[in-house]
Amino acid sequence: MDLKHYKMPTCMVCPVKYESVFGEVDQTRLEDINVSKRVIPFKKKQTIFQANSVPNGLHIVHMGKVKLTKVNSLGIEQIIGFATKGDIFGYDSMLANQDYHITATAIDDCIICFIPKEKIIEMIRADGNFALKLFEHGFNEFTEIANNYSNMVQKPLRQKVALSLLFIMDSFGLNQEDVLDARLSREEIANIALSTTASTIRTLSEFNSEGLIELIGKQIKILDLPRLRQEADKY
Amino acid sequence: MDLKHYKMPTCMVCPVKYESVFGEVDQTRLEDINVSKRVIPFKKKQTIFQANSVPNGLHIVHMGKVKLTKVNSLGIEQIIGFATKGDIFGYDSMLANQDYHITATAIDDCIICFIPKEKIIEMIRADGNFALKLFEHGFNEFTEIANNYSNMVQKPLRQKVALSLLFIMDSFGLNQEDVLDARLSREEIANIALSTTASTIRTLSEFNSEGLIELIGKQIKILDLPRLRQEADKY
DNA sequence: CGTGTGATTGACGCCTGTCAACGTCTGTGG
DNA sequence: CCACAGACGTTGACAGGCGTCAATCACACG
Repeated sequence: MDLKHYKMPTCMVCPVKYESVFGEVDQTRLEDINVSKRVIPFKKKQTIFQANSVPNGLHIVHMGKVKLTKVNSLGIEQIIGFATKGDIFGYDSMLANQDYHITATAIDDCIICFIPKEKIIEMIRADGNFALKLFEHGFNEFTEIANNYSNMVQKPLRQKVALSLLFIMDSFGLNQEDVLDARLSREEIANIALSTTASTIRTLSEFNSEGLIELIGKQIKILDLPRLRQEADKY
Repeated sequence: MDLKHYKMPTCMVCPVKYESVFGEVDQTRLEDINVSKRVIPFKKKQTIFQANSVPNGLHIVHMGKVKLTKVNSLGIEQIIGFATKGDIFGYDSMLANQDYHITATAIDDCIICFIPKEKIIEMIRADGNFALKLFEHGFNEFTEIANNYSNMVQKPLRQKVALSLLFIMDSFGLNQEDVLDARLSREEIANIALSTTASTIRTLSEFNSEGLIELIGKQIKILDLPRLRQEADKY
């Protein structure tokens, strides 16, 4: 992906908006957003925003992948979600008038669109449908995150790792060879499973020798999806 | 608390609204709400709504205490929060157009006010300030729950139990004798700590013999708050 | 080719979940 | 008002899952 020569469309014709909460915004307002928005490229591993900093706008992924993490009070990093094309993130803290409680980091090279807070608030006030759409989106995401935590806690590691693999698959999909289309480190997988690197690797090795997955270097190939799902649902 | 002889005020003069998100709603609309709302009493231990049922309105605690629980896929109950006077609950699923993902249960005898979904949506459309207040409230709560999960996970039991005691204290306060003003069972405390009853009791006994708390029957008296906080923050 | 980062595996020990036995309280019915 | 049953609280014994640490291996990069 050559960001240098990528031609950024205006909001009015941007196809990404149809994958987001901005799909039904009318043209006049889109022109408005187009003027006030900023387009920001981020390199792989760059921080987009940091927990405890002050939010002053909403982020949308135009291109690339973003990881959203929390650091608990022990300093352990937990991955609570990913954002890909069309996903908005970070707006919950903004609308709660709080500092960010998560950190957003680019996984790939990314193009992020940024809409300032005042513009969003103006839209919520002016457009009830937009407000309702934002509620729906926000609270859906909330439910997902809460369910994830709820399910990860108090479960044996095998199950947590299996769930993590399914989560990665849902977020990024598989490529042609059934390989998880994400270059995540083992540590990052452990951060999804809310476990440690060593234990997670051990479990992946087990899955490998049991024929559920195949480890090809850092790549993970899904061999037996039904059994993997079964492992995730166990008990 | 004698619910039979309690005289329910109209919304227009109800003092509880100032402790909720409805404090700044104007009189005309209050009269409107007053007509469409329902006032529902619940007895101790009664279910207010059940996970996986369909939300068709917003609940407000007028009087009493409510516990909000999730049951994970292992069937383990987790307490994710409490609602007391003026707290609204269950609206997130309603606005996400999803089924409830939590169950709400009366801890005490309660009086719950119920405002139908259409009325809330009408208000969000009509009143941008109300919408923004609801966003702020909802996402604040979201952050709290996410932080709670995040902090409970991957921590030693002593810390989780200490955090749970502080959480109960924040939710219900202490009475004159520094005793936690909530009649929660040991099992319920374990459900907050995301642990088991037996292990939680063991830890409470430790705290007891170490002089952090005093166990008086089911009552828990806080003896040394600073050390309890320290225990919760440890490492 | 050397250095550093990440992946893997082994060894070890402890925390905590599980199960069971027993004590305590509460509320109900006779 | 008492007796009993059932729910809840408490404690002990035990096992094993998983976190921790460290050594080694694989690989990328200058």
